Amino acid sequence: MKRREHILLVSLELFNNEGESNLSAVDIANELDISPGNLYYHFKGKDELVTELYQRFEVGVELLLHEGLEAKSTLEEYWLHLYVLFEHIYNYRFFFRNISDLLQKYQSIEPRFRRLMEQQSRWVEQLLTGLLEEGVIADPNLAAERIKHLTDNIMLLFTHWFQFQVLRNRKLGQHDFIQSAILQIMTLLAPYMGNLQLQFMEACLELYQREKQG
Amino acid sequence: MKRREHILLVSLELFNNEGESNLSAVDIANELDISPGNLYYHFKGKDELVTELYQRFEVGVELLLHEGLEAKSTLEEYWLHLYVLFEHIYNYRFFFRNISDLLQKYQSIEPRFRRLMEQQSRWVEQLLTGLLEEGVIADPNLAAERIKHLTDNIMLLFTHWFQFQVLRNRKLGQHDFIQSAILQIMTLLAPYMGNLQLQFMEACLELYQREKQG
DNA sequence: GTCTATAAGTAGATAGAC
DNA sequence: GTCTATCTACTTATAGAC
Repeated sequence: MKRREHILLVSLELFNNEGESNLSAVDIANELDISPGNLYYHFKGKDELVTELYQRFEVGVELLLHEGLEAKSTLEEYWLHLYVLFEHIYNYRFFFRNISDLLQKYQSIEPRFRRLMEQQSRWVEQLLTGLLEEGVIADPNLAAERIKHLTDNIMLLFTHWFQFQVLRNRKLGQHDFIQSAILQIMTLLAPYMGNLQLQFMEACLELYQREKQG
Repeated sequence: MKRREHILLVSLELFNNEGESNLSAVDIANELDISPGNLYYHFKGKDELVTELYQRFEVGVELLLHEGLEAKSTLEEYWLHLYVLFEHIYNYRFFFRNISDLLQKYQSIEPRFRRLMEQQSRWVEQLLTGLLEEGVIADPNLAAERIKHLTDNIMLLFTHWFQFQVLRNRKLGQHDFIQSAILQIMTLLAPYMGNLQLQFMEACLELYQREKQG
């Protein structure tokens, strides 16, 4: 059972660094210093490996979303959940490198991922509505339609911001990646906020930075 | 010479509909009702095919960008160029389905694409600065920093909005795709605009819609 | 220009010995 | 549990006939 776990961890590392599609089962076995046959003993193939890694990603995300929905979190908690979501995305970033191809290749993941996105989307919409109701965001023009578009944009950041940064040759570590993503969301929302609220958000950012450094 | 052109057009169609990575040289030859050997006579391989298609995309985009920069276009023209850019992106959408993998596979394209993105990025920044100077956008808080982030977000829409729509199972035709993209940009900029300017933008949208329908 | 035939390379998968 | 050996399937690429 320990070997199985080891294979998973090393695979995740390899996938994240080199891309899932660039690695064959043999490559993974070589890196692990075991034979391909042995790898196939533990996992029926790359299929089972990727699916299990996705499982872990999904569980982590759903935990966060449910926490948010059920426990009636404060907005601060909601907001800090954003950080953890991007942390999560970074840790499983191989998955977001070429999502379309990956979902096509591993079709059992596709419906699950779509469901996850829908959940996430509703979560974001609640976050925005919450910010609006609490007066953190205060703008009469923020109609339901506008909120939908903002939600889409934030979802786009979830699913493709990492790819975009790679595309622009910005090789960011976890921390810088998360920070850039949150900054991007703040840019989206900034115009709807007063100066006090903006300062609150920026304080959150700094807080998170210090927490991670210390 | 006519067959060569025919191959290019059919390949573009196939790539757009099924994804470049899902098609082998044999598949393309079959669709064309010619032999693989014949295909290899005209193009050294998928490599040469894809590169030549990219070339066409690049030429089209650069034409637009240069028009904008040199001819000192009015802001209206600038804005309408956005439509045409997304039109272009849609016509070569296979390219944006999994950009990272594609650029890794066809390495001669990578530096060219990056250069193109830089140009486009500067172009967008000029558009935003222009809107600011002309008073279409009127907000004292729009510092240089904020403009950079907005530019990034718009670039993200250029490179990944199509992928995102596919991911969310929204199968849009060219027209609906362009409209959704422009709406997304408008949502970004709306809070910085007065009601009059917003109406102008929406008028642009309707105009474009009618033009394309009629 | 176009075809057939075939080589060469690679990924995925399994059987059977240890 | 782990290994070696091997097989299938697929794609790219080329040589040589028509």
